[in-house]
Amino acid sequence: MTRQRQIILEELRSTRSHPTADEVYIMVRRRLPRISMGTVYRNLELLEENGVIQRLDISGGPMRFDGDTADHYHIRCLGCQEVADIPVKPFAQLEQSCEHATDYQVVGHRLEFVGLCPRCREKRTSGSDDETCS
Amino acid sequence: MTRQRQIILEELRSTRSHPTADEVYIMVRRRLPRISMGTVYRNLELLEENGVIQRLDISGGPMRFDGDTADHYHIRCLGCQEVADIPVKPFAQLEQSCEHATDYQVVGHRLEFVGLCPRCREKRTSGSDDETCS
DNA sequence: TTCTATGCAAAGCATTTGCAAGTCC
DNA sequence: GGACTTGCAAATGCTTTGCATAGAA
Repeated sequence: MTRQRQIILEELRSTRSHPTADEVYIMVRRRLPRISMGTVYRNLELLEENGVIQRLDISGGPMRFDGDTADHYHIRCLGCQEVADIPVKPFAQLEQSCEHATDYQVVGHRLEFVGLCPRCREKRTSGSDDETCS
Repeated sequence: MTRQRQIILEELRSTRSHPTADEVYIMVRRRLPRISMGTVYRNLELLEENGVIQRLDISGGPMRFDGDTADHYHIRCLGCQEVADIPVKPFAQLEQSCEHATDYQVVGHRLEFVGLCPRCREKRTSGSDDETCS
């Protein structure tokens, strides 16, 4: 456990924002100004392989990382692209429904929701239709 | 509707394999040897915008394309990475469960299954454990 | 010491874009 | 003719990798 790895982990655990590798890099650089992107990527990969963090393959953008390794769903805001947790227990029965419908052996599933966060919804209602959430 | 666009669409509709842009390029090049990747990407994007085809953001790989625009789920084989359709009607109630658990306005969801196709399952059972499905 | 990790820079892969020439109505 | 499209090549964005040096066990 090097200093770099330690700080990457601390920063990741200090936020609930599901940052991208680049955002982790920016956060960590405040404390380690000479760290490189390569080190960030290598450590994020290593931490994920060891089950310490989670890598989130959210659609329509770069990989995101989550210090919370519990299995949970996410929702992505169409306006600001922010990713939030959904406090709902994963639906195990989905995999059974799937298994009945195919000849595959189902071993997992990925469920991601898309929607509008309260702030972006407000902007859409009050502002013009094509306005994009910042 | 140019010749290129027509042939891209025909090739996409002729297969159930959910090809990547590169695979579409290879298929189309058999009939139009001078077509470029740029043209393939531009037409796939255009066809998707017009609702003629579907773009699939399957985790852990490049974008895939589907000539079937009906809303349906997919399963990805862990062994050979093949993507297959799941003949199951989308679960609309998932979005309600999600909406009750957050302050987001939910407008959609993406559900993807992961598993082993019959061929890869057979290989894993009979062969060595770390053998990769081809 | 011996193995592993780092910083830097370059490479890799999927995708997008600028542009001059070609095609379609 | 005028708008759109193509092929080509270069650029982009995200991620991985090679390598010599530096740090950890």
